[in-house]
Amino acid sequence: MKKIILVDGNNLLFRSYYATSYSGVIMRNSKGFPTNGLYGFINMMNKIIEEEKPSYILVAFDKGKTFRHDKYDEYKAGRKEMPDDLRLQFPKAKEVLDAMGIKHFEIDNYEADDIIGTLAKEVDEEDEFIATIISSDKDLLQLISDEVDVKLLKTKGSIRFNREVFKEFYKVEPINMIDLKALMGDMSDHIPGVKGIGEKTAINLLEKYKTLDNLYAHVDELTPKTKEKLINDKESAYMSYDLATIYRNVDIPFSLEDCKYNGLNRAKYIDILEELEFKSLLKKVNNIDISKEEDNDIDSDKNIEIKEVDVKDFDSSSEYSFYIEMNAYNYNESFIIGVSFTNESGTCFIKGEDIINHRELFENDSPKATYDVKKCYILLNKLGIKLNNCNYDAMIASYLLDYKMNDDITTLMNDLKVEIKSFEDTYGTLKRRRKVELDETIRQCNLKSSFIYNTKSNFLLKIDEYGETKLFSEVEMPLAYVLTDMELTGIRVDKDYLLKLKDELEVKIKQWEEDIYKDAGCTFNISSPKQLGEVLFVKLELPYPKKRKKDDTSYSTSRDILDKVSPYHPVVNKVLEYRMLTKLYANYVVGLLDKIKEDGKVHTIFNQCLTRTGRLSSTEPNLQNIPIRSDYTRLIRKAFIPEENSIIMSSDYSQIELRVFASLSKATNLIEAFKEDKDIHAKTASDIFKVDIKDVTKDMRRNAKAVNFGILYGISSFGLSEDLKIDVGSAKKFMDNYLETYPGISEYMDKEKKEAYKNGYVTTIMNRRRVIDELKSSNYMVRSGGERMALNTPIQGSAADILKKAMVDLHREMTKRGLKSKILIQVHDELVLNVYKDELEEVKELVRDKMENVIKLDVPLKVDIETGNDWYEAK
DNA sequence: TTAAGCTCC
DNA sequence: AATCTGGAGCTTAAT
Repeated sequence: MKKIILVDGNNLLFRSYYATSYSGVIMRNSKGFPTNGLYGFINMMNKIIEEEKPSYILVAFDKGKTFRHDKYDEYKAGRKEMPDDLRLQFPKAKEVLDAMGIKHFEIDNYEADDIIGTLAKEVDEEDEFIATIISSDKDLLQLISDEVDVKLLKTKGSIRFNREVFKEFYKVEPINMIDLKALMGDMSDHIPGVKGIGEKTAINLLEKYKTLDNLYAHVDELTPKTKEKLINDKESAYMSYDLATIYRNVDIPFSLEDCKYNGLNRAKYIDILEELEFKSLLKKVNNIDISKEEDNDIDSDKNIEIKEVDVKDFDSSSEYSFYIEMNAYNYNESFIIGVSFTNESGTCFIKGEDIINHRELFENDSPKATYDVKKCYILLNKLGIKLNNCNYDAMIASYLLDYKMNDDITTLMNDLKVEIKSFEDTYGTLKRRRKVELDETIRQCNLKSSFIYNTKSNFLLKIDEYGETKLFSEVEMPLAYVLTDMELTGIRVDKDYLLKLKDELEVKIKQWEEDIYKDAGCTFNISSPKQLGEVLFVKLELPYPKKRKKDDTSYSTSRDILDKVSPYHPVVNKVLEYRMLTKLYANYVVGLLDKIKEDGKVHTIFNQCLTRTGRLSSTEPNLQNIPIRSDYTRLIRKAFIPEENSIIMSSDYSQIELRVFASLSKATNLIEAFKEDKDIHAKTASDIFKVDIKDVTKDMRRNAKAVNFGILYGISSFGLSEDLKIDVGSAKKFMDNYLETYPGISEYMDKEKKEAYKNGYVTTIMNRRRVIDELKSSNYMVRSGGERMALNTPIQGSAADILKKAMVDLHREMTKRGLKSKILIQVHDELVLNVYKDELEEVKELVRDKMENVIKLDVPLKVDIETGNDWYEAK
């Protein structure tokens, strides 16, 4: 049996072009010729050759502007014109294929689909060949048969579809892909389909009725809604059917046999790579030349050699890495699948159930390295094991190096060119776990552990080079333990109080609901922005206060829009009230109740390595967005209560970002203002409006406050005018006035931006680094967004550094003194603690001392400390 | 799964 | 010509 690979060339080049030009920047060679699409294209072709080892291969391209479906030309014309930068790369792609010895073909008036379809048909009809089609276009799945399968390219990896796989996905025969598309449409291909029918519905319908014709023949059996949709769009459905059907009778002037793959012409290939200046690809060609033989069989994990040893032969007296493979991170529902350990003595693996017999490997004094140390602390803690002297976390390290990473180590490994399947690809999703052979688990776990061990010294070197060694060793690493303690401690929640609030809210919501229906004169789903928009702006004819984009049929019903139209109808404010109550109900009452564990507490998860600025984030539940601003919603804070004999203490930095900004910008007037320790917004108002601080009106203070915040975020005069509801001219005057009053700020901002452009990144006071690729964009919007990040990140990030360090200092001292009181929550500039009454004065003083003296700035740091019998009172 | 909307600093 | 404030998480509707 001969196998032929049929590649959708247009699709491949398109994908690689758009995959690498999202930021608006296009890779070019030194002559300015665009090369970004070609780079991915060539890599992809090489990969195909390597993986499929084809003896026959053909790449098909589109040709000509006329399409076979003349009567639907206007639809096809709706497709965007190809950018010049992309079009230019097509001829080169064909040259590359010639050099690689790969046949390619195009013919007037047909698309690549049609050519592939025709050849696939040929394969079906003769006996010698089988075929694999390669594309990311699902449309081609209709060509699947017993002799033809499709390798569907995804953003990450690919799926190989044969008849069985297809049926599993779509419940119908491959040929019915056409019927499917006729119903669900395809936005990317300008196939309209039937409005209101998506993939799910389409599959359901076809599972029963198989074809479009048969479906319409039985349209009366359907639910009225579906029936209506189908009848309304019948014409569109049949047109879509035609559009989705691949033409399979192109005149092709060669045979399958003519597509023989002959291997590349090295000289020609190298010539082109040199012209395009693809250095890494050139290197590969040359390397293959030298080390082809021995390199072949350790392909997938070529960067890492693993020497497997038995656990009893593992030398635990010197430093080592370990990696724990576990199923999940929920407080209750997690378990360990297995652990690998690595150092010079080799790599060993132990199964989850054997861990307790090897607890020594976690508890001894040897320095240890892992990935996501907080997770390890918590999981091991559940087994009664105390992880000791783990002073290196590759997750934190890669976070500080601003690598592409997340909580799954495989993201980082893949990014550093180690091939490994993601956790989900191997073990499935939380809902749908997949059985994995122990051998596979061991292999992957070993690889991960080895990766941590092998990269450690390089990561640390780089961290040092970035000046982040202190941040790493003295802030982030110890902080991971502080966060562990906080998560394990949890915070008590008054369940009865929440249940009472729940009942109360249910009644109130019902009342508002009825009231709103009465006002509106109809019932509808108030929570549906779409329906609400219809009611307000169509039925009640309220004036829509915003310009509407062309062919935009929807109305925004966001807060600011509703505020603007509230004078026109009493129902508007009721809707806002309703929203507030349902939000409180769903998100903070029911949502919180769901998260209370058997111990009567919620145990949030703090993500230490997520935000681009260095802040923490909090999930399950998010305790960093508990309401406070409105009098009613903040009552939710009464549900957060202390332990016995304790009180809740809240300590928050006063104006930390503005203080950091004053210090970073060295704006002397602003620094003075803070040194005088006055109400900073009032002081600012007095400075810009040149009146005595006693004579500052509420309005002046509000304006000054808005400017102060605007400065931190990089707001424009347009944004400020929106915020203050004044015209752009006055807003600009405010800003100018501000910048004049505080000399140094303008210069600081200019300098900061210039540095960011020069370096490609910005840093905080502790040298935390954020790379800002947006600055390289040719798109004005994206670029100015980058500038705002460049201005804001040092401020937000430095403030984050400061509180993180304070947490470490405070926690260390509390532990040292053996205090029972605990830090519970961090909210960016605030710490919430459970403080035992007999420790109140001591803790209060300690908190103030550690927070205010954590670092020396040009302005003093100041905290406000409040206490109470719940979180509401402590504010 | 995504978009809209709302919560926080 | 269009846009216009940095950083997060969660729920609902709708597909």
